[in-house]
Amino acid sequence: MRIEDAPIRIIASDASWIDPVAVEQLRQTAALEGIDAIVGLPDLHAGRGIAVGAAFWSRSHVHPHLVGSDIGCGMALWETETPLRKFRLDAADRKLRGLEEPWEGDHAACLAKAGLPASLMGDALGSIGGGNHFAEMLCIDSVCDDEAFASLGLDTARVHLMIHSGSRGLGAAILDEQLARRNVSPLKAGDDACAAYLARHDEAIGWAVLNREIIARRFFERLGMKGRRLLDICHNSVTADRGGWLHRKGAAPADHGPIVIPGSRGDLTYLVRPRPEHAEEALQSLAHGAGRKWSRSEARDKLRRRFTVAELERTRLGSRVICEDRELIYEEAPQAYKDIRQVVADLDRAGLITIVAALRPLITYKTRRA
DNA sequence: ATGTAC
Repeated sequence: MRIEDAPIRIIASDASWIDPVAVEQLRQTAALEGIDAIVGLPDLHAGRGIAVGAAFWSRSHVHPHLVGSDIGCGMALWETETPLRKFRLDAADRKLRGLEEPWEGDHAACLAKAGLPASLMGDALGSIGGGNHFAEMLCIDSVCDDEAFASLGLDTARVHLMIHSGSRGLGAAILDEQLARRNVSPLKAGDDACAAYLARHDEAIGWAVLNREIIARRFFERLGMKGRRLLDICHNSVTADRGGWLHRKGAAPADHGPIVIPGSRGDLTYLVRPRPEHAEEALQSLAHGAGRKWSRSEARDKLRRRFTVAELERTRLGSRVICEDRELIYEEAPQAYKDIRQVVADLDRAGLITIVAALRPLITYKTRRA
């Protein structure tokens, strides 16, 4: 008996370029045991074996490697009390440093308060990490839905803070344990081994949420600011869904209230409200960002010839990028990413979102460490 | 992605 592969739906208009490598990766995962439905979002791009920007639903199994190593990675947004007219870019640039270095605070107390075991201690709590992670100050560029904006209690004059970070070494260790024990073979829902993984997974989620909270606190301390958290969403996770298990690999949830869909570091970020009507067709998932257009090595090769580091430290929107790692600033340049407008337009056209507002970057912090 | 493997 041949068991049919899971159906794959890709939500993207003809105007959106989707890497055939990423589509082939989805086909490979469609043939895995117990995978029943797959959705690719418009930011779909090739990953290391598993496509990023996708959701995988199974009625019977949990696949830790579909979640990946950065369990709990996500985006959080704060509204600060600071009006844009009082925000000084040069001063912020001078004061922001050290967010990639270990946090000197009371890790054990923070973990306990978050209901997490002290055994999850590690130097990384409160630090941004590498890759595409960042902390960014933004202002409101435009409001697209006045009613939705007002209902969130937002103020167009205020500066906002967005954090993209995850569970650092913790999530990686949890996936490594699984791979060492049973390679990529799936866990059968209900088995003790599955419950054990899910318990570890949930701890990594909690750790990642706490990590973003502490990074924001450190950021605010540096700048003498205060803020309230508006949202925190994970785009790498596996959760119980419609009697089965929903794996999100670089996919934002459509069932956790408003979300942010960030562009590249030189582009707008969109605050959107998920629409429930067609959410199930997209496995309750949305794009988590612009998505890569070029691989890291392609970006380095192409952009080193065209731009100096100094040029990439200023963006076309007038914002600044603090990234003293000169390899990373090329890898993460806006040119290496797809057009966020197209990604958001595709979700809008599919009836999956209402665009609430666009946010414009002021300063993006990645690392001071060369 | 990563208290990274080469």
